[in-house]
Amino acid sequence: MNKNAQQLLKGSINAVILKLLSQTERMYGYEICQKVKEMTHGELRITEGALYPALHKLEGEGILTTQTEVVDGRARKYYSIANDQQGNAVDRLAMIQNFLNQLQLILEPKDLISIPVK
Amino acid sequence: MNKNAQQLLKGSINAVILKLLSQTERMYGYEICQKVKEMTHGELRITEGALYPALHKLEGEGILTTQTEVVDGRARKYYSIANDQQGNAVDRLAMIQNFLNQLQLILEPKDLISIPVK
DNA sequence: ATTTATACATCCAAATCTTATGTATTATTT
DNA sequence: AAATAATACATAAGATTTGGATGTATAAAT
Repeated sequence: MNKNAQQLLKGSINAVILKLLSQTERMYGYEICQKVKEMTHGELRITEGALYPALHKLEGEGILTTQTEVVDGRARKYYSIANDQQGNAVDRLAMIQNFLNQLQLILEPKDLISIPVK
Repeated sequence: MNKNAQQLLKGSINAVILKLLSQTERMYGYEICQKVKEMTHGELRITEGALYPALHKLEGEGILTTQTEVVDGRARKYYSIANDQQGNAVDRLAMIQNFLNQLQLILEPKDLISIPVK
């Protein structure tokens, strides 16, 4: 993986967290790291030094709630979107996606036809 | 413009600069600001406090060269991609675009069919 | 005459990221 | 059996980046 791609991740970690949690109910930190690696075939990596502070911040803001469990002798901290924050999370995501679309407008000025998967 | 979209710009200013200069030969700072506003219908803004340091840095790295001219009594500093750095700039851009595509893979997992504009 | 637009630039504070480091348990390899 | 890798959390230091404020200066518009 190249370094610059990593650098670029700035600002988008929250988007990734919210997106994944909006479709998976609950996940733990390590799981999020792995999922991102897997989904991007290893081309994108969220470092733990960036992820955990981001998770803690979202928790502190009340967007995420946590449940800690012990699985196979190891502690796991599951994060999920707080019940009363679903709408909030959706709004944040929409905002971020809009931003990325605007950016694409500049970087890749093609006609993009999106066909929803079912 | 909402605040969060601004925040997200982190890391992508260089991409915007390189992209615009790769297709316009030369531009000056203020022009870049206006162009971005225009292309995104006012939804994305590059602030001068972010743009000028970024331009200076790219110049310092030898990626960009400048010519200063006085137009209508006002100084203008034109930036262009250095002749021997065209390839470099293309590589940087490709890297950034790849990153964004990976991010889209997570954020908007749709089938995207791109049809180049002619 | 005053405000807005053009055009440059810098500084500071806040936010974010990378890298490194640390703890601890379980699984795998040697 | 011992060492390494994987799992899973977390924090701290330092670097980079950005937003917002501020500043200079000229031309155009009100």
